Amino acid sequence: MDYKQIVADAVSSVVDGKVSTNDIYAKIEKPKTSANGDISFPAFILSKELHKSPQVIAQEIVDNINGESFEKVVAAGPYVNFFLDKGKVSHQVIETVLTEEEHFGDNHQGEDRVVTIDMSSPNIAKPMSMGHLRSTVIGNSIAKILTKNGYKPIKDNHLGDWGTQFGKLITAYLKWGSEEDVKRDPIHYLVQYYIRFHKEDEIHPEYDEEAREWFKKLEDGDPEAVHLWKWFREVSLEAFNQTYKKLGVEFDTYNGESFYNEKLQDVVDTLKKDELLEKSQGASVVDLSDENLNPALILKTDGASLYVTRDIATAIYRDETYHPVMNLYVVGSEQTYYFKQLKAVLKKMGLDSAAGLHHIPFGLITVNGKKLSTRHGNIVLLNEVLDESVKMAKQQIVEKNPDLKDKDRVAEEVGVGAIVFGDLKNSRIDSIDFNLQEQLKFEGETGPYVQYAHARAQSILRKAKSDYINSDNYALTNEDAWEVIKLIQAFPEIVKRANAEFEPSVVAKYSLKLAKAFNKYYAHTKILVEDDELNARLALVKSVSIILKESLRLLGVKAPNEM
RNA sequence: GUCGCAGUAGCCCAGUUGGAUAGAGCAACGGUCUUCUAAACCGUAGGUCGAGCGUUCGAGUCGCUCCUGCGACACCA
Repeated sequence: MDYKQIVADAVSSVVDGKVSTNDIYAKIEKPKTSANGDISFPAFILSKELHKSPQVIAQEIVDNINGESFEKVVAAGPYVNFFLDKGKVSHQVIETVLTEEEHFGDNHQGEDRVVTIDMSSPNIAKPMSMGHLRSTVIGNSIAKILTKNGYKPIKDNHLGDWGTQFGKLITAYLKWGSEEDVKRDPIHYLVQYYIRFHKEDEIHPEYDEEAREWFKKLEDGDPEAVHLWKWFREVSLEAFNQTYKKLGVEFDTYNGESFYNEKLQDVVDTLKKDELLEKSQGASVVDLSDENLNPALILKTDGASLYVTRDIATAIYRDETYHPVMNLYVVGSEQTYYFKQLKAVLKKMGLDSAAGLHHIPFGLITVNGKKLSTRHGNIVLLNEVLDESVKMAKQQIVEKNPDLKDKDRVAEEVGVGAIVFGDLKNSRIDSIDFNLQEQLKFEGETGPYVQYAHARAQSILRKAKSDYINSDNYALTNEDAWEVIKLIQAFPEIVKRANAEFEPSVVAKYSLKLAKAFNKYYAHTKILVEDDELNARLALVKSVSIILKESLRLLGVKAPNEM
């Protein structure tokens, strides 16, 4: 039921067609405070057309309106404020949610079209840091939001499993490595070797030469090089998968850079054939001056390929394999310019994916204002943060709910939920100066706050004796309940907006608002009282619980029934 | 230097396509658990929305100029 449309029609009939219903509809807004009604119409825009002051017009609308759909309609200066019929609307909203359950808010805008999402993309032999968390959880949430909007997302973990760093790693391993150590704690030791390499090559520049040779061997299929590379890749993936399991994230494909390696020559050939490639300072570039961009470097002076080449191969492969309507890259904002170049090159090549390419940037994570760097050992390990948070959650559970069964599972859901929610709560583009203490807070605007509201709702439902599903009247008029109802009613719009903006924070912010409104209602109204409205109250609690759980699901956060 | 992003309460952030007195959370102070989980609720205090012009009936929101911070600017990804 579109109440804005009802208002637009009502206003339109009063102004006698001098302003179109669509124009009126577009101007209708939601007042910031409920004191000003549920929907309001600013009469300013009619002022010119009708040659009257907005105050007079507002009063005329009130005098002539057909107010049967509303509790009341009042003029407040230049505004006309509409108060909806709370009982009628609450009944209708709750009934819809209880019927559709977790599918409330689903839409078919995507028409089953495929969207590829390039996300997470950790580098082999390097630990996942908080930076990878962002790409992973943002991509994961966007995938869920896309699905709710009728799209078919394909989550592709574009692993960093190729490149000159493997020459360095092999060199370092052969110099200082130990097989047992790597088997015991692969990432930890591989990183140690990598860091040591970068320390020592400052004194021993010849190490760089060795590394180059090993990478060359790897490219040429030398058995020892390939064996080590495969091994590093395998143990790294195992370690990554443990983290992904904790986060509850799964991928459709793991086509890393090595996967596209053999397709690079085709890319270069195609570029040559299309006469897009030109020499510049010894390197091969695609000129993009007509797009007002710097040239894209395709091949280095020594003829070696670069990441653009691989990304072009990736785009071609995805076009051919999935025919996606959109091609998303969840990658840090520092690469914005690069993605403009990539898009421009794809466009010149006439590839389908050019139009649908969207870079989904997110802000940089720093520690004490400094950029993270594996090389310099300046990293915040994702696993450690998650473990710490789970530990903290466990502690709180032991304190606050000692009788809870399944403490460890719930601690996992709450602890991980806090970190994931904390990352998704703010606009993607905001940069974050990481602070562990800040991340481990479970009070106020946090994931656990929303989870807690859901758990309390569940708790009430467990204790309820009556069978509210049989109720045919969900009318509520209580003010606190009304705020909750209005938020529930807004959920489908939230789902659409989050999708249009590729912005999980829209859902996170919404879930906080709903949880807050519900907590307020819960604090002031006793639900389990035997009276005429009991069924309606329980139905509302059930609806809230459904929407909170669904909101958290869209963010990739679990909603335990008890905590 | 050029381009991009950002600047809202002590801190961290909301603020839909311009609309009514700029809102939360944290931190501070005070109150609420024999009653549906106090990870909660209620209250107090806290602001020249970076600065200045402009467009408009109306600007945190749009335009221009400037200031500050971060990022990017070909042989890393």
